[in-house]
Amino acid sequence: MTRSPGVRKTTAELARDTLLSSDLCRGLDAALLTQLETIAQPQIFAANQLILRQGRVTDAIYLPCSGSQIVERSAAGGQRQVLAFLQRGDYLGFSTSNQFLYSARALEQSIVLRFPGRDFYALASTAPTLRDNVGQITNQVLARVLDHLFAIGQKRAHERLAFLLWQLWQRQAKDSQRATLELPMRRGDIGDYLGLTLETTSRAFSRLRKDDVIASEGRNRVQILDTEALGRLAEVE
Amino acid sequence: MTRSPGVRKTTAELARDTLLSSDLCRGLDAALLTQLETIAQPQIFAANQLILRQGRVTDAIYLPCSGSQIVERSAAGGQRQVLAFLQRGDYLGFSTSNQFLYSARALEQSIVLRFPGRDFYALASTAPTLRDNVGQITNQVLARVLDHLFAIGQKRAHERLAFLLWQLWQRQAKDSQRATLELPMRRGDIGDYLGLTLETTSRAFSRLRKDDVIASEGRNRVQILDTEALGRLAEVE
DNA sequence: CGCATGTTTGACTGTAGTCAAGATGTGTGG
DNA sequence: CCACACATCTTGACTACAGTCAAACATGCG
Repeated sequence: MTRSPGVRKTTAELARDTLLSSDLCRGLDAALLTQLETIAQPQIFAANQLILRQGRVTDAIYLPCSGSQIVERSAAGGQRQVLAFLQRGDYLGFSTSNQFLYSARALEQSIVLRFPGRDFYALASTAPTLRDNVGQITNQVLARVLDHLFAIGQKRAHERLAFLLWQLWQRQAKDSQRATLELPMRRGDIGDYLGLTLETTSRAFSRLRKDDVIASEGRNRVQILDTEALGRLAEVE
Repeated sequence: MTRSPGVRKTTAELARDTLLSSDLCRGLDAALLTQLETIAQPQIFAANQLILRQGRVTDAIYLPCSGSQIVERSAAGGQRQVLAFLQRGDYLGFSTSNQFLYSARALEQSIVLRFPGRDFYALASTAPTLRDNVGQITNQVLARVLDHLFAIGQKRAHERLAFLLWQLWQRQAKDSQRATLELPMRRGDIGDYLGLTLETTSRAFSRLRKDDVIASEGRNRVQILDTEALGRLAEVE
């Protein structure tokens, strides 16, 4: 969210930068990049606004450019499994099913690039490199879901939370040397991501605080004090 | 497992039949099918034998043709998450990571078709349809893992078991009108698939028996008595 | 400031895990 | 073919972790 002071990118600029540095565009030639930019539709979603709805026909894929988003699956019984927390550079909507298998919602105001499915796949059918990149991305998603499955199936409450914080840290702050994480989601969202109730999630936060693994700065920010301990709890290889 | 009496297929015949009727070969022309058959290596694994090992470099993909297999991920702490139970027509090994993210083992004696990665991807690079099929399969795998994640994250013990039995029934017996399932895996394997201990898994079986949802015939066979109840517990949409 | 929303904590309950014994299959050799 | 030994599964008793219900505590907003 914070940006260098004085420099304010336009939506179009931000979207363009995100697209060009994304895995989707790795190795693509200039002509193809231009075509991709042509079919891309920058969209702004307000906090809590639905980006795509579970069960609807798959009509597009999305590339988040700013803000943060949540991907979730709901069942008739009212249960909800949060499948992912997304941010700039993640992907959304790739599927060969003709219905979306999940919903996606903006957690904060977000800029998202939308690629109409028809246009995108038409383009991909002429460009093997683009198609390869889609395959790569799908495999990355699969790898992440397998990690997630392992965490939920085998770990205890505070270890599951450590797993999530580790994931977010890898993504958000690792390169920037900072050990402070933004958590735009609520405790209930985290609980539904980890297969826990919001109360148990809160207790897991308290436990990590007590053990000096993290420190809280307000509700939506945590500082990682002991990276090694966090990694041990998360049991990342 | 049971086959028409008197007719005994050779390994090569069985492998060929499985390959030709697989999603992998959907829409491929005759020349390509021949090439695929040329690079395919039929292999026989004894019960409990390792097919591929977690952490090894990805050198091949596999197509199970008979028997049943288990896919699992192990962590340093000794925990194990079973990721899938495979059988004829499933897939194994697709990945863009250069290491296998899991191990696979034969549960019973199994015939498996092996496609060396180098040969397979060389072939795929010249055949868009084959490449499309790989993408489709990866997406199917992803969809299954998302179901699995939901079950482990949100369901109670006996509901998780119902989910697995439902999955196996869909795959094994639905079309053949029979409601009898073979369970070649042990209770501990099922537990590690569902994120439960083997004792809790056993109690979940007992509960489904008590509620007349299933009946057991020996240790490795169950009969589904109440399909509707099973589906309700599994909460499949 | 006061209310609404979200989080933390407490007390209690319930579900699943642990440890241990007994039952049930399964395979082998006498 | 039976008896025995071993694997695996089931059940019981107890424990521990997470869920539920409820109250108190923050935080942010009009």
